[in-house]
Amino acid sequence: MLTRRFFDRPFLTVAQDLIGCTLDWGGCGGRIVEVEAYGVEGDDACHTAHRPSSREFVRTQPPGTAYVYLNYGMYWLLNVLARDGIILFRAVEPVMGISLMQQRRGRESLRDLCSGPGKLGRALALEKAHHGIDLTRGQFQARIGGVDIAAGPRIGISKAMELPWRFADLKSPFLSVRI
DNA sequence: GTGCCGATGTAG
DNA sequence: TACATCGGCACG
Repeated sequence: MLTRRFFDRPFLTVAQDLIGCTLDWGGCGGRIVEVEAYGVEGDDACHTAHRPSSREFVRTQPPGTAYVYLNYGMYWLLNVLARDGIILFRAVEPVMGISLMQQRRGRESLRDLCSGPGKLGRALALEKAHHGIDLTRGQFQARIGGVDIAAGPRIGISKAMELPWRFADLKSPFLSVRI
């Protein structure tokens, strides 16, 4: 189980170490294959750069806390706080609770279930109430075995595009976009 | 495969 | 007004 100590480290380290770990969201989820890292300081693409409410949240909440918000008015995105950054979960290889996730997504294809942050939120039935919950209560299991991690530019942003802070399992067929 | 576009809520 | 998106459609 990933503890608060795991998340209370430099955010780029936490982000890469999350690849290959398991996410268990009430019996649904699987293997984390893609994340993005956002820096609380000096990252113009991070919410904290332009949103006072976000700065207040990261200032008052401990590492390992869920940071959940509504994107484009229709998709809840799952993030977790690290010591000095926010990690966005972008893709998971479905392993558990598959039939329920298929039902929530209205799709059968495993490759289409959680291959994007919006899809993942839908598959997990993520909602506003999850913002601020403690994610160090068994939702994450440590990586077993090795993984080849690739880094690349973050997806869908218009600022700080030069930062290669998207991390993914190079060999996974369950990514939102090939790296 | 590529590209366009509408749906949809809200912080600032 | 700008989004840390997605699915459906047209086109080739």
